[in-house]
Amino acid sequence: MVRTLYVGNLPWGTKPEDLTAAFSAHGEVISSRIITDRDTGRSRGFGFVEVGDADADRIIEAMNGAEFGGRTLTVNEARAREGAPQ
DNA sequence: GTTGAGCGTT
Repeated sequence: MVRTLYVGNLPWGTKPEDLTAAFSAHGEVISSRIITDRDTGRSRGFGFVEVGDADADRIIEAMNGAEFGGRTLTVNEARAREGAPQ
């Protein structure tokens, strides 16, 4: 099982590997992704991290409000992108 | 070469 986490308030230069490194310290990270602008390709300052279901809660509690790259992260469970609930 | 609340492509 995998849960997707929304990660906001990221520094502009944050890379997916940076998120993986930070989040994997508190639980199992499946994958991570930084959302970039469709036109310019620049970072939008937020991203998503897929984590193990068992660790999702702990990771959110640990990373939400935590400092990352000089900014305070906003971490929460992501909204469903697919119209169908699981 | 910039910006700062938010919820993403196949």
